[in-house]
Amino acid sequence: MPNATFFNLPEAKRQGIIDCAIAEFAIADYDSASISNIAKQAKIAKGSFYQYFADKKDLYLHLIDLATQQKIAYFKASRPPESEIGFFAYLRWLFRASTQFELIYPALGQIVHRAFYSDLPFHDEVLKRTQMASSGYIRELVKQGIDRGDIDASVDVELAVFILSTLVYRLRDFIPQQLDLTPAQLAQDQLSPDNRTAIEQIFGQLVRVLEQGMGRSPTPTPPQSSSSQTQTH
Amino acid sequence: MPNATFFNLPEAKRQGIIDCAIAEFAIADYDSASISNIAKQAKIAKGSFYQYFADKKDLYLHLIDLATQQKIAYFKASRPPESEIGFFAYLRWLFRASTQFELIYPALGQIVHRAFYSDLPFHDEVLKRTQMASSGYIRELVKQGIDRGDIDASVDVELAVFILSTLVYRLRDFIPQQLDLTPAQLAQDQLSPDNRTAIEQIFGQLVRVLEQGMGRSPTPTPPQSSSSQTQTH
DNA sequence: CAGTCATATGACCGGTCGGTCACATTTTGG
DNA sequence: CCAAAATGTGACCGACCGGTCATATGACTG
Repeated sequence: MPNATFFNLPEAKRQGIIDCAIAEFAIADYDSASISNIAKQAKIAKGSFYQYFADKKDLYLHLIDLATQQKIAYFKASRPPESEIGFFAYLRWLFRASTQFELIYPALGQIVHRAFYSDLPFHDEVLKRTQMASSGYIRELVKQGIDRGDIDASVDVELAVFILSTLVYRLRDFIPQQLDLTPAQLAQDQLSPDNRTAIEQIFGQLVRVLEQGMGRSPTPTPPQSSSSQTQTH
Repeated sequence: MPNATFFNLPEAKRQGIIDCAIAEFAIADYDSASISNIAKQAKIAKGSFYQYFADKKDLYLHLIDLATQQKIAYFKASRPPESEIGFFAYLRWLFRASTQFELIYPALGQIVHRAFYSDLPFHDEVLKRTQMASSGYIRELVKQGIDRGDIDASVDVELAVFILSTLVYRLRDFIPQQLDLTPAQLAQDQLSPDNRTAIEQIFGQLVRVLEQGMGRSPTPTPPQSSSSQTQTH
């Protein structure tokens, strides 16, 4: 955790440092990110930086905390629908909110992504701080969905969590690619109505595929799909 | 491309250098990976390294090439089923072969992954060398699947490619997690029969979800799913 | 044997890194 | 108003980086 001195800093200065740090860790992984560069960009002396933060790791973990806090806050502010609306409608909201967050705060998304999928010396420590917030959240949703009968009970919870959390996260890459925009453009510009509807169509199709794939099927038991007979190599 | 000198090296020495390089680029991103360390691990002088490779980028692009070649070779050697078998059965083979590759050569997988999802100075150059081999391959499969009527024609090709290539890749993380093994253990040990069947069940469930979700549905048109009505925020 | 040429080597270069510290400056409060 | 405490600063440290190069070593040719 940053020093008390840091939190007593004028709001603008403190936020400036954090912004520069976020930008740096978004474009470089933990080892490559440069404290010297952060200090230069934030227009503070390097010595000052080390009066706020014990070391590089201290700053990094603080950024991870900030990112998860910010994501949770954003989700709460996005007015999640009542869970009575049903699992897949809720899921659609989740896709939308998550994508919006990733587009508004692409750097935070990038940092969290890197925290998950690259090998830090203290990888475990980071996972503890972020795990609950993402896949744990989706896991609860899935369990509810099964209890309510929205999701077919034969679907393994962990598999469903895997599919959903993977897709939720990867929309961040897919949507800019489909809209022929760089993520940066998408983040800055206001979305044109055309793009908005295009994005909604993606959400719609994705939810439809998932609902057909995992939803409680009207026909009671199609026990074995035509192609899932075990085939060893 | 490495120098001719490099290719004239004794097989063992050349492969040793490549192995060390792969290990290094697997645990560190492009900037952090250290040529000095590769030379040290491979027990050659740094000067020798620079007689084989023009620079760091030269080595890196060579590794990318090797990785894609190796993956293609592995797939061909895995005896792909006839495409007449149907899209989803083929998909199951693809899941299996891809997961096996990732578990046998985790470092190569890691390097390619990083090439895709982190920001190199020459990101475009890398994508050109790998694009065809992964999502391009899946895209062709999807198109065939639609033509044959295995996949519902209302499913957007790019969305299907997105879903499939994302899941194919992420199985690499999901399966070790489900089996409570580290990827390293999974890569080294022979799989127990229990684990084998567990993995096959994962493939089976995954294919089933996808087949129900994207497959040509027996009912002609369920035009609007219960939850996909557009809901703006 | 000598001479030539490809290859191997590690000291060395300029630069950047994370982190420190003696000192300058500002803020505090009695 | 001044001393003491808090905060700001950038030169400096040892380590390591990618890359170079003069030189050493060995292998081929005549």
